[in-house]
Amino acid sequence: MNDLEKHCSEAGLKMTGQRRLILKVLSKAQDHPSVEDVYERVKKSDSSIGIATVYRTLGLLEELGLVTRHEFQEKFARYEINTQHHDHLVDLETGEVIEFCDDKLEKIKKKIAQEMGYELIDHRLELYGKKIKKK
Amino acid sequence: MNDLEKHCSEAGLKMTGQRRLILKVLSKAQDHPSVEDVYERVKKSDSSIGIATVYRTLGLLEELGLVTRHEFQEKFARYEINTQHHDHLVDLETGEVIEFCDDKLEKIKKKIAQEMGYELIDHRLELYGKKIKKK
DNA sequence: GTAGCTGCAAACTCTTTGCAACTCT
DNA sequence: AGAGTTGCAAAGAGTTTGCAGCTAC
Repeated sequence: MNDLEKHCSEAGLKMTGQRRLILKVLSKAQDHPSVEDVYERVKKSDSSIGIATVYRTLGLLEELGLVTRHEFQEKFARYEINTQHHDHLVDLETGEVIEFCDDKLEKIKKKIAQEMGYELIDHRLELYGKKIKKK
Repeated sequence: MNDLEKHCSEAGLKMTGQRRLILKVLSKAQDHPSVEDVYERVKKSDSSIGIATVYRTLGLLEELGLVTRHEFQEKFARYEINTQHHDHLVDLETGEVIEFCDDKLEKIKKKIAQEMGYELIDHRLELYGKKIKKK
């Protein structure tokens, strides 16, 4: 039983085959898959899984803080396994999502919140850009 | 005819009563109203307006760059009239949205995008926090 | 054994669209 | 007059839920 599975188990979730598969798909994912993406990938190993199970499981994983739900200006959700905090740059031409992290940025965010009298609980920064073509 | 109306008119939109009312509601709004909010407010002056008209008009206004559509981790859209760029802090306890702007932050965003080889077209930063209680 | 989990289908929410009637310009 | 706009109702997308059967513990 791997770390993710252990975490779920300890939180009181039963480790069913479907959940194991969903966790596996998520931890293997190099992108930020949508619910539909996760569903399609899991179906390769278990063609009888229902999409409702995927929705329910992703919801539970988010509650446990194991994954983060994004909505990059789309009308559907994307998920990613939580690692360390990072922000996202979205390539407007390809839809590709690139992760980055900048310390200075993190500090400024925290400071701004504090100056406004708030404790920063969460935050998200998304940059949208086009690749600069080199000649 | 006010500035907003003029802008629409020049873009080829017919200035109907419904559109005038929607623009009025938006420019008066101190918050970031949802489509439903706009609909309800407009209905006070024109009870026969359809919500499809509100959706269509907000869509057009966004295309014209007059308003910005947000989705603050909710499953519906909110709109605001475009003024100068600013970011948002969302009060997790009340749902209140506070606008702010920080020059240093803007510069860092641009720089980060460039360093990754991107021209920054758009970006959005949302801070989520809780009010710090003073004793 | 039983509380929790599953797939299915139906329901729900937010948004978009086809259409005939209407209205700005 | 004519293209654009409207309200309505129906359709669409994404997501959630009720339920009867199934499964991990």
